[in-house]
Amino acid sequence: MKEIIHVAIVEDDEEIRQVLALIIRGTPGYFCKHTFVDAESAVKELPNLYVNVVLMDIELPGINGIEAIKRLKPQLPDTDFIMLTVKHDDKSIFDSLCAGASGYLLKDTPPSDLLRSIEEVYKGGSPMSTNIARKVIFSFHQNPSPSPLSARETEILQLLCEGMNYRSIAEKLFLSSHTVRSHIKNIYKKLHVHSRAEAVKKAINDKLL
Amino acid sequence: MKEIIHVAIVEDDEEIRQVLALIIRGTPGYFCKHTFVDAESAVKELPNLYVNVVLMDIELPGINGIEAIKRLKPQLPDTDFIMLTVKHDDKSIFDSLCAGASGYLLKDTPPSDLLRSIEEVYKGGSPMSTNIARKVIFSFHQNPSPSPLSARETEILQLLCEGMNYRSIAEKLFLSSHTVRSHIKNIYKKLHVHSRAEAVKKAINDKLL
DNA sequence: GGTATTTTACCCCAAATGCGCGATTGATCG
DNA sequence: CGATCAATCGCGCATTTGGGGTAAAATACC
Repeated sequence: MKEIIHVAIVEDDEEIRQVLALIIRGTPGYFCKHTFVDAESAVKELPNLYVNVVLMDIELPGINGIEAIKRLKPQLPDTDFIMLTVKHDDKSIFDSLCAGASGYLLKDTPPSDLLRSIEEVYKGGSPMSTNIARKVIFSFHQNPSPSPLSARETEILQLLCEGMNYRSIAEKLFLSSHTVRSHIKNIYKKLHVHSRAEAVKKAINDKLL
Repeated sequence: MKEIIHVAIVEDDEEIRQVLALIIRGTPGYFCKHTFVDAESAVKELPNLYVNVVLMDIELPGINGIEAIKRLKPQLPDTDFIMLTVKHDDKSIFDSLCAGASGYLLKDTPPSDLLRSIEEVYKGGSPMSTNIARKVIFSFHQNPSPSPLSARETEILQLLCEGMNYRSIAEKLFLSSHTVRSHIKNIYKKLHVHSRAEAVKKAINDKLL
């Protein structure tokens, strides 16, 4: 049996909103009772409604779609949000995903794909426009930025990141604490930092951990 | 005009390899000259061949597919690797992506989808099985783990992560260094850490930055 | 075989850090 | 109105850290 998917739309452009609603309402298996012209009203009302999938624009008057998801998702963990926007800059994409969006489509997505995406997200998938998917995947690729550190130094940096002090590291590696200090001094030099805090930050952000 | 996509296969199972090759060879626009039964031979020979897309199994005799990509990708930045595997655990997925894979398909992917995915990745997309996409997207969702820190403490933690010391922070925020110390002591208590290094690590890993 | 680089080790010292203990002011809350 | 908590400021002290050197082995590299 095929359940009906309840869809809501948050979109300020009158025409787009109407068209989207028409497409969804005109397709068997889909249901679109609620549409919103801004994030405020959506944030206020959605928690009281039963909706499976929300199509969310980003650029909205007042608070934007990303902020709206940030507020709604914690209250509606079982509702899936699909961004439907013209924005395809990295910040919009990753901020949306971090906020809790489960999909990201560009507004040039043809209606058939849109409907398929709604079904897909409802079934536990994560529809994305191809270019978006590539950006997401690429964010994982760690450029092999050749570490300037030697194996031993890397090892010690790891322990440094664990919050260990000279003495603990020395004991763990069966070294003199003097040696550990030497290594750490070299690490600082090579990473151009002057404290544990900076070293830890650089270690985590840049590379190996 | 439609270019021909050169595909290579790395797969130890005789039958699967043959079937994949047949599918690709039997489709106009696709070309499959090279197949490999293990990662070693692929790592050795691929750099000397012209290949657009590589279908890579993970479980292979000797070194695995993830390790193979790690070694090949730096030499072949313009070649796209698609994982084609039965493994769908988080570690396999994320390790693959980090190693440089541009797509991730499960072996139950039907031939038509596989062919489409090859074309998609060649055109700059990132094909993924729906469940895989969801896991990838979910990895971005930051649980709103309510920060136990006050606004001021958060502010100071930020500066701490920049590598600033008490005095610098104090000057920047027009505070007494004693005050800064107090805040930091509270931060440590709340985060259950005992040093800057641990605090920085927790701050970056857990949440706000 | 000679030259880096890595790894090991040590010294001195000023500054920074972590910790314990206390205190005042506001704001928030029940 | 009392209680709690955040934010501010303070002191003392033992320990850790970072920066300045130096140098001998071991290893790698050419």
